Amino acid sequence: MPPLTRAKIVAAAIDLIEREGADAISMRRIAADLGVGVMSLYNHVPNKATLLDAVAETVLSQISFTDDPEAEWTERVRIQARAFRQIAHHYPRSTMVVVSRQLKSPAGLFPVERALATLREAGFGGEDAVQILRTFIAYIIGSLLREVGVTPTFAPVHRSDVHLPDVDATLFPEVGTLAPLLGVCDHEEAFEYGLDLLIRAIDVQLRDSRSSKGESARG
Amino acid sequence: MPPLTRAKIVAAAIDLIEREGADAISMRRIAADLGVGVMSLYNHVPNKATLLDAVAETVLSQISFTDDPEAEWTERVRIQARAFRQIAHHYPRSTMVVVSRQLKSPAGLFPVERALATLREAGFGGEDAVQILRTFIAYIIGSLLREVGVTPTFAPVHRSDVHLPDVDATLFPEVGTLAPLLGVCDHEEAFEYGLDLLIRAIDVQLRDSRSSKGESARG
DNA sequence: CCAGGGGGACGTACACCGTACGTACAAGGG
DNA sequence: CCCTTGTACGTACGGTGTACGTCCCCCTGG
Repeated sequence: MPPLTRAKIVAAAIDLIEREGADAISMRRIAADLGVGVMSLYNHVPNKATLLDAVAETVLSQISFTDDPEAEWTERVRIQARAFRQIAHHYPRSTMVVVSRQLKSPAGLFPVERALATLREAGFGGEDAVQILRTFIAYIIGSLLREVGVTPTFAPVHRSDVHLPDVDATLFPEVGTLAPLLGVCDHEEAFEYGLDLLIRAIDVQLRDSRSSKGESARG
Repeated sequence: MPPLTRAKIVAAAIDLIEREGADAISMRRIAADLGVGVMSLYNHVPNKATLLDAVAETVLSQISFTDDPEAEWTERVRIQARAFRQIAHHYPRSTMVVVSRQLKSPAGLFPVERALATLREAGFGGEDAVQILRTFIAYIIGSLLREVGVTPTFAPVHRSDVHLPDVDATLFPEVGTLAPLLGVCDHEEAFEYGLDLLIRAIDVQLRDSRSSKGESARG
């Protein structure tokens, strides 16, 4: 019999989540999928919670960051942000477990280091860099949840053509008018829209801070 | 014996969630808190899932939107966004269940209608209004999750002074340098930072679109 | 006033969950 | 050789959601 491994268990867990959803996951199911006794899992994993932590870490560590030091800094943060969105594509059902548990392993620190470095190199102060990073993280997480379909988008993510039209047009005139737009959502387009908004915002903020510095230096 | 009510059950559920966390919730606990048999609950609620839906709807419907039609539109969207952040304050533990299930009741449509109306009045086109709304929702949801402490903030939300300092300063120079900033997080400040960023961004976008329209009209 | 019926409260029962505990067996060191 | 160590495993306990059957109270028709 091939030996059981923590990695195999985590892989089976991810596989199960992607096949049947995060709710369907249980130690018994994982063991059954591996053709193994339930309690054998506990020789490699202390409990279910840390197994899910491992799932989150594994998924997160598989996102690929390609950084081009030659590129404009705005483009670099854009690329880094997009990298996170990959999660929702490669592991849609697992995204929720990634998001729903704060992990403490250094796996999550690499992206942070990279993002902060990019922002500092662009010229942002430490405080701004941290706040901007938090803003982007919040936006990305929220977008991930929308894409996975778990978030109250207020515009149902799927097959909404049945639900939207039946709203009272006198109570909700805007919703009624914009129903065709609310009913469909190209996640890529939506993500890029907000991402571009944020990037342009910090771009002008950087220019403003530079020019005000220049003024005070001149004054 | 006072009659059991759906509203009482929902209230007890919210109370339990806030006292002991979303994981601790179970039909048996709720029944016990109400001094009632477990199965009595099912006379008023079809199952646990729809009970949690009702919890989400109740919490969401309690956020108070105060809209001042006299105010600048930028201030109005700011206030509407802040209203959502109230959830994390009034019902911190329940926020996760609100976020984690997309609700279909009209309770969630009122804020959407209000937001879209504000944006349309400001001068945005329908498509932009919808995309902007989605961007703000994503940001707000992400911020909510950070505030509740469930999100991988990459900067642990609580008592991080133990964890942050022990990162390898040569591997993570930026994280090491900015550790004091990453270690603490004033959620209000962080939320306002990103919110201001987004609002300024859509403000300049609106001006740009207006001036380009003016140009094309002139040209 | 009484009979009947309907609805709510309840207890039991089942399938499933996470996991603590005790056992059996294979591999390596004295 | 024995003995230790580590892994696989079965059993068992307390928990979960909920389907089902029973009981009782109250409300209505006669």
